[in-house]
Amino acid sequence: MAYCAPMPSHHPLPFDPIDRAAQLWQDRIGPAATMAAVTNIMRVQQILQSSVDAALRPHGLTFARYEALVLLVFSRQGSLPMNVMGQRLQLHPTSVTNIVDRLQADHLVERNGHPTDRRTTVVTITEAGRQRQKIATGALTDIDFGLVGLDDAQIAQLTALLTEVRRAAGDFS
Amino acid sequence: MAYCAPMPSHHPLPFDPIDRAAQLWQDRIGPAATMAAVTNIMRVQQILQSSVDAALRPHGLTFARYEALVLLVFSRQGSLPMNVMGQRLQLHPTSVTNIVDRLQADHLVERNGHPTDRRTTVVTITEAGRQRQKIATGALTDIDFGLVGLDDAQIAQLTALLTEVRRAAGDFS
DNA sequence: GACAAGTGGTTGGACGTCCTACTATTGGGA
DNA sequence: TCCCAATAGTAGGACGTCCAACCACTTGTC
Repeated sequence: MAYCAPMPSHHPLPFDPIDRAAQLWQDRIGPAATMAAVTNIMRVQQILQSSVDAALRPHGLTFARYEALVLLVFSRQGSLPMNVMGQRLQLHPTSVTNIVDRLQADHLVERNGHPTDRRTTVVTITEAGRQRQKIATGALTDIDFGLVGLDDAQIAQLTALLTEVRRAAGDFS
Repeated sequence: MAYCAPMPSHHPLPFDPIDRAAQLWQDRIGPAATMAAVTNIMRVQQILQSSVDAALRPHGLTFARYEALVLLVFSRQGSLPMNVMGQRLQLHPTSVTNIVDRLQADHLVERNGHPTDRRTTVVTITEAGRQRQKIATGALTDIDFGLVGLDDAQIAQLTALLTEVRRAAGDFS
């Protein structure tokens, strides 16, 4: 299926607003390279989030919920404790609660008690959840996850740079 | 001032969860490079947002509001119509309304009517707004905008890659 | 065994983003 | 001139994220 890139709803500017801001920053404040990189990450994330969510909306999912489904599909039993989900997805416990609430309301996952630790809640994906994940994965691969304009080598380069940032930030060890 | 990297509140994993997911994806679904890159962008954006917002919180700002202040400081008259702010910051009109509401509540900006077009609202930064922006800029440069682990060349490389994505997505022309 | 500290999860509130829908104003064309 | 499409901004709602606070349960220590 041909993928129509997510043109911004409001007419694009004839210049790069981030680059423009970086030039002004350089003139008035100082070195702008870091600021420009951070702003770029913020903006690209927003673009990707928008593209991905648009592709998932017809299937009643968001990227956050989709990630949770994938995590469960990849787990051995199709089930994980909520705190483990939070660690893997790098989410605050309240975000996990929020996401699981909505997945459960759509009957894509179930909540069950942990057999030995009564504090823990175990989330299990349902058959409907597995099917929904499969369909959503197709929708996302069709649009290349919204990531356009880079070849394979550049994508690998991007991943390497960002992984280094996460490592330096203590995301994992 | 020494900057303490934003260690995740929940103990870091001994492995990279994104890389782990990418391996499983490769085994079960197919090529995982794009998925890994997109997930990396999402996660790094989240880390940066957290670091930046933490640095700005003592000054009563968020990154979104800070960006709006910078945009106004860089403008000739210290004032811009709301729709122009939306174009430059790549924000939905409702987001601009939200941000300007809060900046105005803090007396950092003012709303005024446009002299000739009675539909448009012109936002003007106040003297307090200019001072606040200066202080906040110091707080952000102190922590390098939360971007850690890359040297100057890598930062430039990252910016180039992300700019290409934005160009391909039609963010500007 | 009892108590203190730590862990797992939820609730309520704040924030930023987007969408849909709406009002007010402008400007172009019949 | 008048109508209608386009534009500027706002209101209300949904979603995801975080924080602070809280309760239930577990674990370690005395």
